Amino acid sequence: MHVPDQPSCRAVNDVLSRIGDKWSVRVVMSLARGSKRFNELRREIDSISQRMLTRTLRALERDGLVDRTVTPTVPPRVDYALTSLGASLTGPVAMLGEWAMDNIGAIETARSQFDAAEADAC
Amino acid sequence: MHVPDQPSCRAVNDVLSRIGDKWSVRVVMSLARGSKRFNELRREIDSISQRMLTRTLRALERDGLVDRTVTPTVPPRVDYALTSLGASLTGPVAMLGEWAMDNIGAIETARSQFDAAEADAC
DNA sequence: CGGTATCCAAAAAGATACTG
DNA sequence: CAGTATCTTTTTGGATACCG
Repeated sequence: MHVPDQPSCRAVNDVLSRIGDKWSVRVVMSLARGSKRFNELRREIDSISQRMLTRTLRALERDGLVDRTVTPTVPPRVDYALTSLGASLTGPVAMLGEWAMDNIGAIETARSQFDAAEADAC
Repeated sequence: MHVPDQPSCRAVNDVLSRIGDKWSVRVVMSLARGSKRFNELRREIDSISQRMLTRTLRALERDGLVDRTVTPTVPPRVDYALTSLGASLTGPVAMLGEWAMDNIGAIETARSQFDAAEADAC
């Protein structure tokens, strides 16, 4: 694998600005396990507010990653599912997830050491 | 590849909170092409402020992704390089970069269509 | 049920000035 | 050169109330 150049850097940044927020990855990964209704997502993604779930879903929908289907019954039913584009994103994100799982320990150790060294200096 | 579970979701989120900010990926990718001095990075990462570069580098250093070497000459020389942990991150991030490059067009098309549909509704 | 609208607090980021 | 300190602006997220 070669090292990314400038334009791909901008693209990565664009993508990360989208999925790097507080909730998008949680939503995408939840939908990767199957399509869900609004309140199903809300229950599954612990502690997300209704407003943020709405906003996150709209943003993902706008970028063509999530598909929103309204069934105009009473009460209304709204289903969310990944598009094929959204599904294709789960691969790279899962890669990052594996890296995160493998290295979260090392990161936390580094943090402790850094903070300890900083505390010593004071 | 299996679909990530809940704990890995938290780890991904942790990592994304770190590298999903406005500048970290730019810095990591720049350093992936070789170690750099502070102002080299600043010139290469267009439009980053001195303050944000400092903060980003400190955060990356704290998490053990970047190594900071001070040579106490006059004027002082400070070199930044990826640690092996930081270097191992470039793999997954490059994956995401490839996905981003491949799909940024589709995303922008989706955005235009979404925005056009929204404008129609108003 | 699945939202919108409004308001508010906190965090992130930029501009600017100064320093060893 | 490589920062720190301070201030201001912008962005983000949460709480609450209301609606079709």
